[in-house]
Amino acid sequence: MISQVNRPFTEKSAPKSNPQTLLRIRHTCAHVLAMAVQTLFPETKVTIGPWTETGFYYDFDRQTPLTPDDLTQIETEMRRIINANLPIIQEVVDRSQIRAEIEQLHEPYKLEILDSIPADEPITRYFIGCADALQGVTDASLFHITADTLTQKQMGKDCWWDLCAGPHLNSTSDINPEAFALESVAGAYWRGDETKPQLQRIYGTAWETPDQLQAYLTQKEEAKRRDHRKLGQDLDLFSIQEDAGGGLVFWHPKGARMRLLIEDYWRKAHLDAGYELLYTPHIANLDLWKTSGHFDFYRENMFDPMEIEAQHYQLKPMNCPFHVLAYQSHLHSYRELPIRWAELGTVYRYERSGVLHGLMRVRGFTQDDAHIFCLPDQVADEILGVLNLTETILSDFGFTQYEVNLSTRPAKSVGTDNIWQLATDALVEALNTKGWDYITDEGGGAFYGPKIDIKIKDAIGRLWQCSTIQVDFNLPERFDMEYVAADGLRQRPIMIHRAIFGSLERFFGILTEHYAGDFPLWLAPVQVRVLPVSDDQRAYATAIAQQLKQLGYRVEVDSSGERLGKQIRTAEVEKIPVVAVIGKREVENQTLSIRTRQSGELGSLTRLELQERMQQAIENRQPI
RNA sequence: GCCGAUGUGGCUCAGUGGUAGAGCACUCGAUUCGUAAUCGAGCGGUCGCGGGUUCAAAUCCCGCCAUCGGCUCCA
Repeated sequence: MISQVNRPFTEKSAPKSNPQTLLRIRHTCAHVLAMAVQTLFPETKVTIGPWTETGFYYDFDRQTPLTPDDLTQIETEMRRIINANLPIIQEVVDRSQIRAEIEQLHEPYKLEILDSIPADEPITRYFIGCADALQGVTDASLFHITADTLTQKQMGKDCWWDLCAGPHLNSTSDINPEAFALESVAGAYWRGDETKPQLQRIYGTAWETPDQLQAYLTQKEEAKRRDHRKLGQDLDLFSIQEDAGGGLVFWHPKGARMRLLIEDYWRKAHLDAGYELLYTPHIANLDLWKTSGHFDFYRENMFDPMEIEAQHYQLKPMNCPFHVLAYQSHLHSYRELPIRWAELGTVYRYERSGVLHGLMRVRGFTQDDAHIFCLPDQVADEILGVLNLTETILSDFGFTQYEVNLSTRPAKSVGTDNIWQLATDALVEALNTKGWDYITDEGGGAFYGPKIDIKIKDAIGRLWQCSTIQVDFNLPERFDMEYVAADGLRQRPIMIHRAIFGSLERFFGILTEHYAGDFPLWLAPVQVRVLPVSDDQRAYATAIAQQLKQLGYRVEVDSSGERLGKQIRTAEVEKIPVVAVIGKREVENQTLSIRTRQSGELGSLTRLELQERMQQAIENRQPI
């Protein structure tokens, strides 16, 4: 039961500055944002405004939606508040007193937050401004945001406060007005709960210095430049067609060629690692999904069943029940175990329209799924085998840094204490043998067993979850799976689900972003483009291309008849790794003038010399 | 699904009530050229889809679809 996980986990931005300072800057920015919004739009209710990995956000409740134009206005007001150098003062307050004050302000969300603070925790609020007025005044209620105080503010008497645990900066002017920016406005549910009111969230980013802000914005630009949706279109790799429906992927010839290379590599790696390959149907009788439990537990992600000859059929959201059925086609001896069955299995899952995202989150995708059926004392070895295979495969695709998570038994789960212990120990043992550090997510496992998840780090430091290894105590039980043990008694095998790429679509998207479309030679859909300088060299160019093709290289001849400069530009724009220029000189000398995308001009090479260099790059899975 | 934005030729975008535009791509012609864009001409869009308002809709209104930024979900 391998599920697809979306979204890169952006690495904790590790600024060179003091994280404490940064945290205060961001938190105070959130307050300044809220203050600015309530100054400009007094009817707005405040909710929460935490810091994030790159900045901060604040959720507001108001009738009319905020527009991008409002953001500009809000940002201007924030700069004014910052430049006003308003002091930020913490006050420890009495619960009942602050309660009364919040009620007076008609801030229902703040009241809810107050009531959720444990009784033994101190309650603090932070004032922004109000300094003059605070002096010598004991009754802070003077400074509530009421119609009166708003008038005061318009007269320059800046004063605002928020219930908050802090910490904050000492003054608004400690925020560098050139080191923050508002980024976007979006909907967000109160307390992340769909049934609760939808609020409007303003996202911002904030740093210590303008340079850091610039670095962040540059990184954001870089991510945009690498966006697989954009590259997928520009390089003509794939498309998602409105006429066909969202989340359904069309692999174009170049993308399909790459997928073929990936699949061929994958099949060989699996056969070499002792797996057998399976093909199973895309639909099956609904009863199968009732037996597996998916119809009860996974229904909201499944397409509706279809009726054929009074039978209900279900488009498969997972491959596992099929592999179980294949296992059950005959009785197995303990001597056969472990059985390792892999399949590039295409599954269809209903995803809500709003969550679809390029190749990363789709409705139809192909998992590089496999199931291992084994004896209890084989689990650790099998997991280790999976870890080794995972490392081999991922590193061949250029991913060598991982974050590993071990998820243990959740409160609601099936299986005995004994078997959970055994499986969890086996996972830990495998990780230790492998020598991989890991983060334990206590209680984060699936209800049917513990798991290991592996996130890969891409070229710009983002983490993506791809691989997952899950022990399953549930399906063997539900399907009453058995093997015959040495003593002749029937026993239940342990089942392991695992995927290395996760989904081919998603992995392809990650790969595209990792390489920014500049794929290593072994994966490039077109490896070489031959460019004739003039029509006189066309025949020779075609002959060279033909020879290289016969040797298995992916080669094209530029037939545009354009000047060399234009042909080179076109090849560069298409990110073709190698261009072979053929002019009069090359025909005379029987050579090729080679220019590569990664290393520039290599000068004159014979065809054999080019082949050697390419072969080396392909074998090492490196750029040429 | 929810909130907001967007949808104009293959691509990037202009056009905000009055005869659909540009650049690139593509086709054709000229040029036969040496490492990131030769020149010229041409083809190509019932302006996402469906309804409505109006003498007149790419433009205003309603519904739907898709995409984008989020939320939520990711047995």
